[in-house]
Amino acid sequence: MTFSLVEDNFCQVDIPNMNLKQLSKELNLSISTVSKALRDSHEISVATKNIVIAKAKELNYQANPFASSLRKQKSKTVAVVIPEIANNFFALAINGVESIAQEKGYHVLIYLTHEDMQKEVAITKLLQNGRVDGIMMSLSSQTSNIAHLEELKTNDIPLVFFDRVAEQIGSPKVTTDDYNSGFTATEHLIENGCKKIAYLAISSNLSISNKRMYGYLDALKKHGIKSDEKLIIACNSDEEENLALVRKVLKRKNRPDGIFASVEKLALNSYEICNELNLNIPNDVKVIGFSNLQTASFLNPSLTTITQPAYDIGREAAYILFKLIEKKGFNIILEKTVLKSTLIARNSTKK
Amino acid sequence: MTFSLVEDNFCQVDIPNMNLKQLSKELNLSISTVSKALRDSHEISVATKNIVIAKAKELNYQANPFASSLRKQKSKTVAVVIPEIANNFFALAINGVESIAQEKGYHVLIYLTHEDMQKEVAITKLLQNGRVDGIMMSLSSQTSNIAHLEELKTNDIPLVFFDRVAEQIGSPKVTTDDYNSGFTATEHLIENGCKKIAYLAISSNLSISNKRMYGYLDALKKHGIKSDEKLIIACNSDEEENLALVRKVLKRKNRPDGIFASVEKLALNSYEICNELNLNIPNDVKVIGFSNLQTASFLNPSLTTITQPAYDIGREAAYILFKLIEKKGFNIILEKTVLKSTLIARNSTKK
DNA sequence: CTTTATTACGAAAACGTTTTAGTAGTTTTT
DNA sequence: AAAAACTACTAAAACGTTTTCGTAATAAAG
Repeated sequence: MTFSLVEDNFCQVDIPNMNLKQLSKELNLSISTVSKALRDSHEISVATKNIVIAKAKELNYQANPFASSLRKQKSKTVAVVIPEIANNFFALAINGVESIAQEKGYHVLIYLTHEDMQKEVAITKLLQNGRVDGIMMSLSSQTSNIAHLEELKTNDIPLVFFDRVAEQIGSPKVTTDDYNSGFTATEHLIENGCKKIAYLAISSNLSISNKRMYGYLDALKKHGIKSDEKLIIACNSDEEENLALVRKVLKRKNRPDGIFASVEKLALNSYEICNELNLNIPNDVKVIGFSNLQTASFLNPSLTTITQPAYDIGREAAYILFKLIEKKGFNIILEKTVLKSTLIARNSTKK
Repeated sequence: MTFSLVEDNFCQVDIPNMNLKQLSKELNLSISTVSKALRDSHEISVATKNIVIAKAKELNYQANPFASSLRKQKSKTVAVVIPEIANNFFALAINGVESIAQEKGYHVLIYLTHEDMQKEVAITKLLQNGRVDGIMMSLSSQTSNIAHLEELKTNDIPLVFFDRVAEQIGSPKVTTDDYNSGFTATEHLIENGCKKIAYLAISSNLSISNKRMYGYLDALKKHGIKSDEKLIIACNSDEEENLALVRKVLKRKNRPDGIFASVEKLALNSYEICNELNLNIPNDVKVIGFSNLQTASFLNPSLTTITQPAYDIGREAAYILFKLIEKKGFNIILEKTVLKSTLIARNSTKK
């Protein structure tokens, strides 16, 4: 033939990716031998292994992840499903997850629900097809129905909840001591002179919001303060609505002298409205909030926070998930892991 | 047979995942017909398509992503490689990326370099094997050598830089108008009375840091202020060291009356040291900084910022990356996209 | 009424691994 | 010295798709 009926390497643009077939050809060994050598199988002699490994490095061979995943039925990938990411708590949690994942050689997919249950459902459906070996999840505040989560369980997909957990689902959960934190936060306000404390709740669907509220209520009771339904403000994920709610409560003639914000955003909303209404924090109203703001101490006034160990929560959730993935099938871990938050008193609650 | 010599569905624990083979058996159709029907091929009659689609939905069939990816040589996945995530800028950028990815049905992998060039190199090596269809990247401040990035180009992996770009690599870049912003920020300080302005640089490796600095230098020149090498502080990624550097410069007898922080963290470091040294912002020293803090206006004093359109940067980078992925091969886009940052004047620079 | 297109489907190859099931040849056991 | 057990390798099946190619049956064209 005159036209050199090319093997394959005719195309200049697409450099043919190195694969086992090519590599084994170079080495005059079978594909299976090369594969086993690279996976350090005992069936292969040390001498051969070394030759194979050297050649693989030389030719920059990397196993095709999809072929591997397809054959092994493992993806070496986990998903983190969270409501939002522009939020210090979740960003830090991801940091924690990533630290463990990197250590274990896993890849991390991120999915955002934007507090929308429909998106959460769609995402969980997406993750049923084996794309990930496991899921870490923090619920959307809109999630009222948990059928989609039960489906994950049914399909035997390792699942760990963190912070915003689904109590009804029998999966490991990593949270903080929300009841205690709610109690402590409220008591802190009381001790600093508050008599009428408003609780800014984030969603009645979320157990963390409820637990924090129960802590709040019990602290009131302990100190002989009657709880007032009008001081429990059901906020949601709409910024404007929340601002309106806070504005409304702070405009009452009988306005609260303390605010306990169940999440960071609501604490900041309170600051904004106090500013707007010319209310002085902490003289007119004291504010405490759950928060992972790095800037809490630079705020005007510095914000008293309940700070969650977000990084550790992420690490712990990842740690448990990997245990679950590796021991899949039996030994189902149903532990609840509870980490402690810390109250950091600053000027926003000063007497 | 009495014992119903089971097909396969004997195992109770592992529900055999629905796949094309099973689905086609249920339908009495061939695998290829079913596959084509689901991909809406013109080779299949509408009637058959409908039957197949209905059955697929009924049996909750989802294509195995690894088999698909292996066959199609596409992963429907992109990677975002960034220095850190507990940072409003990057968190917002991811938000932008995710919005486009979700729209396009892509999955988003996150990798953190923690400002460590070695990790960045390791990650880029990892991504050479086809796991992702493309990469969005913001360089680590330690990245002095770009061989690993050139390797990505050589291997023809679609790559888009954002914010912290590698000027030397011929890939699309999405940035803000850093020179102008540096100029404007500096001029703002000058107009508010500053004569000795310190520039807190983040890394001489990063073009954004340098461009911001050139803007700073030219603004000084325009206003007849001699630049002073001692006022250009080379910070890095070590928090303690940075604090020490800022402390040192603010303790000089001839201390600056203005600080221009090239990144958010350095602005906060300045606040911290001013606090420590009992220096009043803005009376003793004015501070301006690049920042995406939601709390900038609640700080004490509120912080004048150069705010980057982080969300849009993420969206734009993703948009370009997907264009690149879809038109791979020819039509190589080499555009530089420059979005505008905005200066938001607050109290930290008040005259 | 043949010939050619078109329609609607199926068989089989391919994607690149991993793993099971051999198999020569050597070593150990009885 | 024969049987058993290793050792070090290979062939081939499997993972679940997508796609190329082939082919009956029908429709259109000559």
